[in-house]
Amino acid sequence: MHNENEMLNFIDKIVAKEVEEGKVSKVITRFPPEPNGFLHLGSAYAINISYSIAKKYGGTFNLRFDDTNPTKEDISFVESILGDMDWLGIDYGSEPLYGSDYSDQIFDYAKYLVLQGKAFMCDLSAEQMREYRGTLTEPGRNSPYRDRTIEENLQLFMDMRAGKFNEGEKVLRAKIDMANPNITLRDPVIYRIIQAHHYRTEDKWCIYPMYDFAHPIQDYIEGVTHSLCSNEFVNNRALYEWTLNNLDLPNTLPRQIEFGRLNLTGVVTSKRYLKQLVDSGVLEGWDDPRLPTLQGLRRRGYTSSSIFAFLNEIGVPKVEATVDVSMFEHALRQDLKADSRCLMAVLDPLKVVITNLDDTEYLEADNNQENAALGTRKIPFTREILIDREDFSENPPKKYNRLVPEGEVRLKNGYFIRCNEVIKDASGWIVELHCTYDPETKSGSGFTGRKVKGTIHWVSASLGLPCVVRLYEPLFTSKPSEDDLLSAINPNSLITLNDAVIEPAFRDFSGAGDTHFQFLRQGYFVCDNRLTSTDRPVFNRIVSLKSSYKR
RNA sequence: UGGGGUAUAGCCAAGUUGGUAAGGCACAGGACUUUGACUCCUGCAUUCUCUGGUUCGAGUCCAGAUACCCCAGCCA
Repeated sequence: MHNENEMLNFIDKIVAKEVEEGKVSKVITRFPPEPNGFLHLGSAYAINISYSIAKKYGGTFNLRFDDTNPTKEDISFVESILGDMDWLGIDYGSEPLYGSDYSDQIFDYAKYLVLQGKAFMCDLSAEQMREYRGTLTEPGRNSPYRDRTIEENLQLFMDMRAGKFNEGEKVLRAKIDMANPNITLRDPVIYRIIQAHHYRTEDKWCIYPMYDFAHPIQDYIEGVTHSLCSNEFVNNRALYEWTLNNLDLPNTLPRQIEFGRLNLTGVVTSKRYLKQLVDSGVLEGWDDPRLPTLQGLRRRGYTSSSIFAFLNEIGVPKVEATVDVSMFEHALRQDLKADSRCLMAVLDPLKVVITNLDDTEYLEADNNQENAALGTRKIPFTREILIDREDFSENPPKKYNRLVPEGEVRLKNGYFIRCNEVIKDASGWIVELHCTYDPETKSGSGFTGRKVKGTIHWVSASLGLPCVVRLYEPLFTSKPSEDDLLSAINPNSLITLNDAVIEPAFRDFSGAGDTHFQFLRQGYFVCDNRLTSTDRPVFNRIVSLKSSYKR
């Protein structure tokens, strides 16, 4: 592992230099989600970039809801986002901030622009404006309303603010340059009329600032020094700076720096796609464990610490990067292995009768071989036990280290057992195995008499707890496109095993608050807090264990 | 010849004022093993999108070319 000082990402380098040169004294960054959707992995990525910079330089990090469009935003999203921030463990000061709280100031700045002759009221319809805007290769044309007097513009703007016009009838535009090759600068709209109830300002306003105008002002008001956002805003930077530079602001201006988007192989994070998926009903909602929403990841059992470990490992790209999910899975295993208790659970049970055992014996087992602090537990060894069907084979392939007819394996934490008889039903289906155990070979006894090819996990048939285990695979079998999003869905993205059984010690750990476990030889699992009932736990597989076994 | 951004292994990603390609993931071998896990070894770019040039020496400098991404919402 590298240490942070060696792995300065490009943004860190810029900030380090500015701090060193004394250009900024206190670093302030921010995360400005629009409360119109749920946070997802990409959000965590953006949060981490700004948050870690602020933390590293002893600065502060603001959470600011960018709520300048009442038609899309809702209080339920701010609540959900607040919950996610909490889960991530992000310190954003005592209170979240709201862009809408600066409405008066933003309005005043717009008025200032009008007074300076740098903004004008335009009557062009949206469609006309598009025509006047030009194209990527052709310059635009000036609006016929561009030369209104300052007085007229001011009057009209006040009238607009007073609600004298209908939606779409008029807008306030910055007067910049219709021929600028950067379309963002072609007299952009900075205020428009929206007759809608705002969840915070309620009905105080009927006009709302556009992102490009509001954002730099919001940053400035908060004293943000580094406004970090994704690459899609590079073109907007020119307008961000134009706005700041034309407002005659006394204090240090914030600087916008863009970073590349994060993609994960097989994972879709765009809001539109996620909505389409959830609306289709093929998932269980926004917190479906297959979704990269923070709620989904949490339910899936992903820990926030593993998310940050992963995020810090991939760095900050300048261009869009597609990281292999295996890197994320690696971070997950690393994070989970040290403090998860390791239990035994059988997913696809095959009954085994230990013919020479009559009395139940309680065996002792480490909860985590590498972390003695996690203690030990007792495991009941009974006459009838359950093993996983795939741990027995009548026609074993080469290098099969499990149970075979007349073969011997060790029961983890128990004894060697030998398979003497395979019982089948009329159709040839294996119903149960008859085995004998060797008392000499007890776990921890130091028995060295003979070797066994492998060790398998097992659970008492009579004392094990029935449970449901949900296995997950990538949501998509192929890279989904916009129109065949649903057809690309992996039919095996969720496999539910209803006959699984887990050792009884689970109850004690669960009762003590444990949620994440390793199921020996199988992977890491989390107790699903939505589906688990008092009489039957439901587990989600977080991630499987690595395996060098090749079938 | 719209403008802008970016190019280092299968995937991320370091690479100081030019000095002879870090690290991680994945993968492949091997050691260890009462989890086919973990851990530990070993291997994995004669080459940095390409082509020229400058230089004793270029991933780093210069010139040209190519590829990919972003922008034409009164969304953010």
